[in-house]
Amino acid sequence: MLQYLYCLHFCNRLSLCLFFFLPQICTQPSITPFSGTTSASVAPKYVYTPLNCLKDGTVVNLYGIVKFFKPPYVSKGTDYCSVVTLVDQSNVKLTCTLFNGNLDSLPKIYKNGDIVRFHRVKIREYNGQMQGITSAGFASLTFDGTVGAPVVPRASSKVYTFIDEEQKTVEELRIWAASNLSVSGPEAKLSDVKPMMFFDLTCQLVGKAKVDGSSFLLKVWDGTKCPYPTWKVPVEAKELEGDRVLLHHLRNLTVDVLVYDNHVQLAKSLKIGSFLRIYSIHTKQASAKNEDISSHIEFHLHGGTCYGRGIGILPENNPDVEELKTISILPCSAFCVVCAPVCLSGFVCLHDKDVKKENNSFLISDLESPLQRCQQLSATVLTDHQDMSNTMLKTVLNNRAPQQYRIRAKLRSFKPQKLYQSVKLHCSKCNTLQEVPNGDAFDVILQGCEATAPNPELQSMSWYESVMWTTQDENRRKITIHFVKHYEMLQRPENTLLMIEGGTLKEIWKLTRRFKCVIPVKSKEDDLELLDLSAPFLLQGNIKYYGCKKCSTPKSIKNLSSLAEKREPSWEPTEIAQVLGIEPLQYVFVMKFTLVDGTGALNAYLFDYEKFFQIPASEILTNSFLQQKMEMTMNTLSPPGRKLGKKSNDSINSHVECSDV
DNA sequence: GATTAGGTTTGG
Repeated sequence: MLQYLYCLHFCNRLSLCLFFFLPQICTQPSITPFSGTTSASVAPKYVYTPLNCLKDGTVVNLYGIVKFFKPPYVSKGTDYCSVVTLVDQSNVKLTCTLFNGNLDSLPKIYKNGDIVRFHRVKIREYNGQMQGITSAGFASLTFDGTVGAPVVPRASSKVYTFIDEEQKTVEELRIWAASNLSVSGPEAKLSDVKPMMFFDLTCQLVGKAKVDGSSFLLKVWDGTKCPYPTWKVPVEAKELEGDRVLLHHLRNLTVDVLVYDNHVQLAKSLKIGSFLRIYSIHTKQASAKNEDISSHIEFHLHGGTCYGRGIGILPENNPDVEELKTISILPCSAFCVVCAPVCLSGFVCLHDKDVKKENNSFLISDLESPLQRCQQLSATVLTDHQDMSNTMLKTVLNNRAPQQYRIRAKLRSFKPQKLYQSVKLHCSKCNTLQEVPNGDAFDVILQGCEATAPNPELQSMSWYESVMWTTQDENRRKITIHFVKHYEMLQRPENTLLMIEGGTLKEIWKLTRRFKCVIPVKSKEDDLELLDLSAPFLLQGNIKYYGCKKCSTPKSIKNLSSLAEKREPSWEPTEIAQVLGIEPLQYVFVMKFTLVDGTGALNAYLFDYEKFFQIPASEILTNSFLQQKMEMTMNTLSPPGRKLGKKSNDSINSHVECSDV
């Protein structure tokens, strides 16, 4: 529980009242932090030793900036090993050699410049220099070293203490590092590689294959294209793991990285689709033995761990991963590559779709199940329909439907002009479309709930643990949070589903930043229940999930416990909807395009969940970056001089709902 | 219960 409340605290201090509430909870003796003593009121005050004051044979606690590190690798003994060199304001360096049999217990360092807090490091003298080494109970926290970034620890243990004062320590180290250290790493994108270099690559794993006993192949991609021809490592087809369709689509974008020796074991264990940082990859120009064969670039991760050579697994919420995901779904190339600037060949080429004739109009629908995002990479997809020749609109109009065409036309106009109006909610059961409720409507429903007092008898049941408090402002609101447990234990916040009673819109959004799922509920006599279905039944990340009022038959909230009992609850919105008896509504783009090519005018209706703009419709209302992308796409498609009226008023940016909360 | 590695690249 303590951990949860700290997390709430990290989540930008949910509210002052919750902040004040924190010490009260900490005094409950049953909740004992592993690293602390019996209660937070007498929490141990950890003392941190500056790096210039270390003495041989002592065990100390340290703070430092990562100057160098080797991501955890399999040692020749029984453990994983990670070597980390720290520096602090004293400008003294300390190299620590850390061992643990459990990968997760080593610091989660992703780049130089990260800030770490080590507890219980043993100091020894080695070769005339101080050296740090793991001692019993070693624990670490790692923080992003970027000035101004949220101070959110990546912990190596489930329970830890982190007090307000320490946030300041982290911020001070960040500021000191910013002006005193240059930690620019050798990062590069595939689009920037040169024939002879060592660099760190942040990428996604698309395929992998055994090559021989001492080497292993990773097929990776980082959303950009290497400007040189790259080598393809020959492997037996049966050894290649990964989605065949995806591997084929991305065949000109993925690069083959051959990893050797000590890296093979880790490489084998990597999951397809995971995000990686491969440290100190070596690019090598293949010697052109035969002049007929143009030389290509090879990517090697040599054996050994010099210069931090190795492979790190990045979590989905890593900022560089977030960036990678965004870059990878840039839509523009789909429209520009083949027939820029205003040709719509991408329009038809991008999807295999049914074209139905209705009153001289064509419905362009995309009702396939959503594909993995990386599968939507645009540039390669266009090649798939090159066997189809273009058809004039006159011919399309005169022919019977349904038929598939590839057309080349200008976009004369489109509706709606206010792009945010193109986002609707669709029920696939009753096939109705409805407007996305705005945030105010949700707020009104939440305010309506304030009158319903939380029922004390519904607190802390077998499958959830509850905390309740009263706000300190004049409203004296009662807020209750029910944390759903997993095997009678609380999970990490990022995996936790919680239910909230009495929170405001703002408080709920803040919780969604830190916790996996938030379900607004209210107390009934003998059970908690969902709010009116005009409100979202679930919030996850930036997305509000709504249910169809007509097709849903809400079931008891207790059914959530069946999902919590799964080995690893995934908390998929569709599963949650199912157990709660909700028919989920899907976000969809609905637009009308009028296309002309000199032989006729054709209305084409777009009905698309995410493929056309390569943007999920569910994310567009809360992500200003994606909104800009969508606008750029429409600007590309729409002829110059006929753009969307006055930009700031008409554009989708005017409909930012909660991205800044 | 000790050991692992102890920063500094390039081969396949």
